[in-house]
Amino acid sequence: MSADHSRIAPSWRRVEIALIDTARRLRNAFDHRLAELDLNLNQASLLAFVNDFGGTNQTELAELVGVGRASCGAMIDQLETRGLVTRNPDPHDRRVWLVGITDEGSALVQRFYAVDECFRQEIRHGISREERQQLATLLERLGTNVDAILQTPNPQKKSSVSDRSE
Amino acid sequence: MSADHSRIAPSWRRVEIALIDTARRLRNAFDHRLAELDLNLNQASLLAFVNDFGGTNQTELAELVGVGRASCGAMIDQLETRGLVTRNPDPHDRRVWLVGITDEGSALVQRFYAVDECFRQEIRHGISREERQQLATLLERLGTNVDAILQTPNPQKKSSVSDRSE
DNA sequence: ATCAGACTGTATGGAAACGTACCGAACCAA
DNA sequence: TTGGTTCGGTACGTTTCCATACAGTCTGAT
Repeated sequence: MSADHSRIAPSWRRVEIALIDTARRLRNAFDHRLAELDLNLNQASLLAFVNDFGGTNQTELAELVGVGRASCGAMIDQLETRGLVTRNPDPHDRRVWLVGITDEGSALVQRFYAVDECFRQEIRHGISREERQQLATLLERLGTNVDAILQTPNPQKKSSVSDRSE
Repeated sequence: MSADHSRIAPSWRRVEIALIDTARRLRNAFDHRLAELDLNLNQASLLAFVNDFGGTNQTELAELVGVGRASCGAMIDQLETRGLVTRNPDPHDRRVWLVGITDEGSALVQRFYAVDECFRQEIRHGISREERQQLATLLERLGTNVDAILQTPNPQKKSSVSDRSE
């Protein structure tokens, strides 16, 4: 798979597409390795955040991991069922759950760190520290531009939402 | 959104995660713009491939776009329903459909190119040609490493076949 | 000619994530 | 207090994709 896409690709296939494609494969590889822990990348990220920051509410967690609130809630359901995190009521706000980590969850995070360390070493083979730094910088700039686009209302969508009875 | 993830992020949040995150937002932004054409990025890619290469079979198309054969078939179903592509029997092999583009599809691809051109200009704001070249190079190397990992049978999954013949 | 194996496209079930709508709680103003 | 607005979490339906299994077809060896 992914034989020589970039080679035979037509003119419109540029860096942006390569970025998306590489990221997809990167995520797949990550999940592949994480399967050993019965976690996917989002779950592992969530777990690590909770481990590092302790009592965090779900909305904040969702933003950190980069998923919607609903998805985040479902993820926490699963992790809670497995006994990796706990939902504790916030004494100051009865709406929110403060998500905390259990001993078992914390132990799993340690294993995750080990897998992550190993994974990154393999991924970074042949890529210097300076290059990674450049990559990070470029990604940040790209992200800024992307956010600018996403905040654009939308050029001109055809189907206008007719009646929003609100 | 995406306020300062990279700033408050714990130690394990590195370039690889930023790459995945940026790619997700990039894809969202792309889809956002493409909504004007009632297409998503995968559909547009597929359409452009068919437009540029003509009669292509579905398996090949799936690999080019980067999705599975089943998903690709479903995508083609939709595009065919909308009259953008056609399925023509291969005279040499009765199993395969040669997917071709219609006039309407071709016209839509032209509009896609216009949107894509505009999009790329915005995305590349503040990023030089050399930097894009660097980015492409780094992504290619990353991709190589990723492929190496994906071809690893799997470190040691619970259901270990315990067959490591390297 | 025939049979096993490989390949193409499709059907199907399930997973993951989204967006919307909703409920209860908090907050803020009068 | 009351009323309106905002916010946190959940429920629901939809979309997209994958993995698997399957039927039809091709290919090559016997």
